[in-house]
Amino acid sequence: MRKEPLCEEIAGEGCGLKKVLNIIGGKWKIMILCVIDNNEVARYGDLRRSVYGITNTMLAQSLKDLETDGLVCRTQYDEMPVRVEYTLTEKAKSLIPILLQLKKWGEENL
Amino acid sequence: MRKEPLCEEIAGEGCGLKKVLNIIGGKWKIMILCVIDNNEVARYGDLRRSVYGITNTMLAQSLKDLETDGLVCRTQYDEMPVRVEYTLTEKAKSLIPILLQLKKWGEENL
DNA sequence: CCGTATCCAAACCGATACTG
DNA sequence: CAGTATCGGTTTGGATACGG
Repeated sequence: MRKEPLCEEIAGEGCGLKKVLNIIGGKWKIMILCVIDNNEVARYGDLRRSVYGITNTMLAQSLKDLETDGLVCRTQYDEMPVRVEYTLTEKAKSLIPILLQLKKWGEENL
Repeated sequence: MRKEPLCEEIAGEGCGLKKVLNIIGGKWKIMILCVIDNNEVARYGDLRRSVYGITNTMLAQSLKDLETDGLVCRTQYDEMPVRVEYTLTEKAKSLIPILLQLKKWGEENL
């Protein structure tokens, strides 16, 4: 009985672990997930104010990435002025418990 | 009863989750941890050969970071020529199960 | 209100050569 | 064998202004 290897391919990008790190890494992604998770739903402006220091460039780009990766859902209401809401997908919600464990580990060990 | 927040401080660097991502992020860190974990102990040259594409610069720097962060232990034997062995610390070993969950999530969802 | 466009700075990463 | 030094490229992030 062998141990389960952390990564099968040392080469890299195919590893599930590497993939996760790629989509939640970077400077702002987890903060954004965090704010949406705490509030259930967040508008662009909410995120802009809540994620301290973020610029339009990075917020827009990060949200687009997260949407592409299936972690957040964007809903646009064509009112005047327009309103856009962001929520977590089920996929993202299933990731949260693991992130909480990681967070706990970080608090205890770093 | 409130939900546990993913991050307490939106500002950032104090969050346990952010800290973990900072120390295992980057291009090579998890590969290195992976190789050491799979082999129990690894020499510099083993890592050099196993982590496909890594250069001396990055390997040496990554190992130094990991040692500073308390994830790997460096042992030097002053033979001729010198031999250096890297192992995971207990701290790092306690992180592995969480990383495996993350990896599993990545494989199922990405 | 919710973004995009452009341009610039900094961080990160890599190739090559060299050392104890 | 196990690294360090230097330099240059690439990628990432930020400031500011503007557009639907």
